[in-house]
Amino acid sequence: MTTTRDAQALLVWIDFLRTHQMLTDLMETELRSERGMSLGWYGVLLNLSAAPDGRLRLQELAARLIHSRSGLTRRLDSMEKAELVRREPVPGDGRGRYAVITRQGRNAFMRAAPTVMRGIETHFLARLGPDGLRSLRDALDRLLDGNGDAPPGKPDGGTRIWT
Amino acid sequence: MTTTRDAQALLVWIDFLRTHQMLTDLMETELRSERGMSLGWYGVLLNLSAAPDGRLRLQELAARLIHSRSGLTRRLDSMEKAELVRREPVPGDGRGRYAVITRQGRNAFMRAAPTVMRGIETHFLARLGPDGLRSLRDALDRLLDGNGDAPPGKPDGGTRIWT
DNA sequence: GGCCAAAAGTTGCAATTGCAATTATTGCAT
DNA sequence: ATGCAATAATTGCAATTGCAACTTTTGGCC
Repeated sequence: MTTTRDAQALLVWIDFLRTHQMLTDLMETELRSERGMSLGWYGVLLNLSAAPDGRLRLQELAARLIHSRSGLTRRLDSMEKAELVRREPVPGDGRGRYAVITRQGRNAFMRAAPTVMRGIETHFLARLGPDGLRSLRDALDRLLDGNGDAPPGKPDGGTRIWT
Repeated sequence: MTTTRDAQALLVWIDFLRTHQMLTDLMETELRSERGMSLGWYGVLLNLSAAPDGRLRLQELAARLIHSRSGLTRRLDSMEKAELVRREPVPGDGRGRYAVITRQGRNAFMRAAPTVMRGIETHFLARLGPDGLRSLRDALDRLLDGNGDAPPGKPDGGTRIWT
């Protein structure tokens, strides 16, 4: 049985999907045209540059991103070819590898960051306004609450931070 | 220069991405495991079943979905093979085609709808609560406002309604 | 009537993605 | 010390996606 509130929730859900699509399209297009970089690459650089020593185990990195491990492997392949990242063995553990951001990677990140931040300002912050930002944070907190991690039964859990 | 509000906005933006990922993963997984249907197919069936006479020009349908035209063509190919949809010529216009939902398509939709609605209830509505739903609607309205359609310069504009 | 730009769909192609299987390594239990 | 399950990362493969090019049809314009 479909109550009025259910119907409302469906509409909001659809708006949620539309909004996400609109915003990510905008940001991706801008970043790609201005800096020739995808949001995916940006996410890797963001996480690595914030990590101590600019390095993260692949597993840790994957946990912060929204990708499966296989996806990360291939993304790092191309980023390594572009010399934004390099892989290094982990001293104590022969299985693991570090992804390390290179100097060029940091430069690329610093050049890209203003574009992304400007996008967030214009498309996100400016439209929301202080009240909207509060509203959104409130709602997202509720949604993430109690499920901050991946749903059970999914391949790899973790705290996802970027596309 | 990065202000405090900018930094906050970045965090909220990241939460927004994470939330979207978490919710769509949940819904997709549930729908697929319980009904063997993707959210993409569901979107097509939802739109067609709501349309007068259960039919929509491909262009109209594409405009309501979040896909490019080519994506829709191939999705309809597979749905047509599953006999959930069929294509028909448009009387007055030899270029156009209708996508028409079949009886089996309506049945599949009716079976799938409860799963989707339950997902929206449990993962979305229940967590948000009345206040959270209000907050979210408020925020999304602000974000969509003034950009209800596709960004300029993108391939196909339109009112997107589903993945 | 004939021409040509625009519109509707489809298809070729390349890139991205995820799942499952594979390889290499580790650490525990015997 | 040996065997074996668990962990880390990669690779094979198939599905999905978007862009650009292409085909067909339309409709205006001369």
